[in-house]
Amino acid sequence: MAEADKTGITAGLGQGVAPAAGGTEQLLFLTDEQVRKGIEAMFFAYRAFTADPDRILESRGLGRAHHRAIHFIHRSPGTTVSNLLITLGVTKQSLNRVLRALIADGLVESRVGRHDKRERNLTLTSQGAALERALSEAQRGRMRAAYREAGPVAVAGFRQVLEAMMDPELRRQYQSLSEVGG
Amino acid sequence: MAEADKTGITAGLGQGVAPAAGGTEQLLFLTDEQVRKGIEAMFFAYRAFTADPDRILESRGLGRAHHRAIHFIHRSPGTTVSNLLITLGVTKQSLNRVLRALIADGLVESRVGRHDKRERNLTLTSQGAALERALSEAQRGRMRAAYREAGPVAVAGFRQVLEAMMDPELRRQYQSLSEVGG
DNA sequence: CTTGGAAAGTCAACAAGGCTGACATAATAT
DNA sequence: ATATTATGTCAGCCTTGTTGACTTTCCAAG
Repeated sequence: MAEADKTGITAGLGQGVAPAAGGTEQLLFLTDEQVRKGIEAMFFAYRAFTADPDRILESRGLGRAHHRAIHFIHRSPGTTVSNLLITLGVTKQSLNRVLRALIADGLVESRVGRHDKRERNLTLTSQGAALERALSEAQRGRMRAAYREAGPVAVAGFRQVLEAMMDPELRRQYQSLSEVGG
Repeated sequence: MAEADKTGITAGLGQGVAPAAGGTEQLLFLTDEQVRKGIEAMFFAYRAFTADPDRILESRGLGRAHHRAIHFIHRSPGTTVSNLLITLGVTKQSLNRVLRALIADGLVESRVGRHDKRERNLTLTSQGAALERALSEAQRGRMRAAYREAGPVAVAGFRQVLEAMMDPELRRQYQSLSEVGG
């Protein structure tokens, strides 16, 4: 940490840094080495992030893809297949394989739309909701522990950086989830 | 954000919160809804995080697995296969397939170890280093932009939370990377 | 010096979960 | 009536993970 200047301070900063601010010292956090640490932190943290639910899913013959579907159906009950496609960023065929399994296992219900009968409204069954709780519990447990350990200020920063990493379109999707499903 | 109390404040906090502190207000960031937002932020941010290098890799017929190998070989030049196995958390067979491709493409060199001739020391060739730079440039560009947008305080928090999410073993791995390869 | 075990490489087979392309059906919209 | 949309499905392909079995090479301890 203290040897951050090894790799060329402020390297690659030529694209329009803050005009005045405090000069060099304020920008130490933009060092290549600091940025690289952030990249590696994402890698390792994401592994930890998915580890707990993965264990639960494995025992039921499901995968991460099923988890994601369950999560967002829970988040927006009655959502349509198209909506889910956009949120998940996968193809229709890929999602369909997952949904078919979830429906066959009695975890998700697919009802014909009221207004538009072409649409299918997806909801979790009571079994599906139970699994969602179990998965969510595991993942939230870790996240909550991390939040608690790091404290509110760090959490705010955490979310700020993650949001800043998203493309504008993804960010809009992310933000609209709170309003609708929250 | 302001409507965090919709989903039952301090729900699921029964496992040993700070005994006194400031009571309820300090703990708003531990709300289920807040935690859930963190989970979703990880999901969307990770997608953005991998998007740029994925585009570059695709054009060369490589995948994310190759990127990870290249990254950590660059990070710790001369590392062994066993080391890489531990860092990446995959099986020997899986890694071997990736390494074979990288060596065949002239991106990675595998030299018999000096001390222990059973080991192979892995390094990037000049071509490999060039690809690493291109990949890294893309990924760091996004990360640096996010850092700059969020500011140093947020960045510190970001790293703190990610580290807190890791299992102790992963965290040790993550931290030892700075000392060795940095 | 022999032998046990570690590091690495390889073959085969399999599964999850992405992808594309093509096509079918039902219902809405024009 | 016709075009378009939402969904489902079949078939085939790729990457990247897995297990299991087996070999070669080499270090180290007996």
